[in-house]
Amino acid sequence: MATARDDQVEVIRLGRLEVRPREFVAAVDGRALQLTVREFQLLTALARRRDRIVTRQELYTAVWQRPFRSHERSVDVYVKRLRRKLKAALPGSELIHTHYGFGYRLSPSVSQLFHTAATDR
Amino acid sequence: MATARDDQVEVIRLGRLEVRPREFVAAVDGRALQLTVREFQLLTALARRRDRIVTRQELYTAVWQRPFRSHERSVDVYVKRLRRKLKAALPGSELIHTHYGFGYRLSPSVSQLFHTAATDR
DNA sequence: ATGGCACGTTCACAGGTTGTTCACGGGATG
DNA sequence: CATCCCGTGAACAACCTGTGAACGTGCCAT
Repeated sequence: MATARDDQVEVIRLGRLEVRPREFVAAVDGRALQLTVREFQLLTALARRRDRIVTRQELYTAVWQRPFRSHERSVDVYVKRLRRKLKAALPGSELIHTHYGFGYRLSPSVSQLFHTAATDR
Repeated sequence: MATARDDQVEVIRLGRLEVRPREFVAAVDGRALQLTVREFQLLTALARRRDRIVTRQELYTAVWQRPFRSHERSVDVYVKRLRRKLKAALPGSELIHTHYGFGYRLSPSVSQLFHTAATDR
C-alpha cells in the first residue's frame, strides 16, 4: 500500500503509453487518449498489473467493484474498445494480450518472459 | 526495491524449470511455456509434489476436483502433452517419470533412487 | 418537454481453442 | 508367456473469446 503522497505522483509507463491514474489521464507520446470512464478504469487496472496475467474476475472486481459472475462479458467488451483506441494511437502495437482460459495481460511489447517459443499449436 | 510480500509469491524451481502457480506462469530459463489451463494445473500439481511418486488418483482429484474413476485416462493424456512441451523447451530432459503401477513423479534430473518395495498395498 | 447524443450494459452469434473420451497397440511386469 | 499398464492418435463435445448490435439511462441544447 502506497502513501497518499506516492499516489499523487503515480505514473505508469509502458513504452510510449503513459497512465496517470490520479489525474485521469492516459497518453501516447504525450497526447491524451479520449477514453470513457470505464475504459480509463480498465486501462488503469491493467496498467497497475502490467506484465502479469490478470483474470477477468480480478479486473471486474477492481473496476466494477461488485461480485463477478462467470458469464459476465463486460471486461471483454471494454478490452475490445480499449484495443481499438490503443491501436488508433499506436498503429501496429499489441498492448493487451489474451491468455486463453486465464485472462488478459498488458505489456509494452512482447516481453521476454512471455516470448512465444511454442510454434506447434 | 523489494516486493511487498514475498511470502505470497509461490515459486517452485526444478532446475531450469520454474512454476509460479498464482501468476499462471511456468517458465524454462525465464521463457514462459505456452500451456493450456489443464496442462498448467497438472504441472502445478506435480511441481507441488516434486520428487514424490504421485498416484493418478491424487493428481486427478487435485486438478479435476471430482471423483476419480479407475478407467480414467485424462491424467495420462495430459502427461503426454506436458512432456511434449517440456521436451521442446528442454531438449534431452526427462522431467516427468513414470512409475509403473504407481504413478508419476516430477524431478529435475534423472535419479534412480526410487525403487519401492511395495510390500504394503 | 423534446430530440439527439454519449455511455454503460447485456445479449447473441460465430469461429477457434481446449477438454474429454475412446480404441488400439506397444511395453513392462511377474 | 499371460496379464495388466501405459503411450498415443483421433474424434467429438464443451468451452472461451471476439464482435456487432440492441437497449436503457442520463445529460444537454433546442
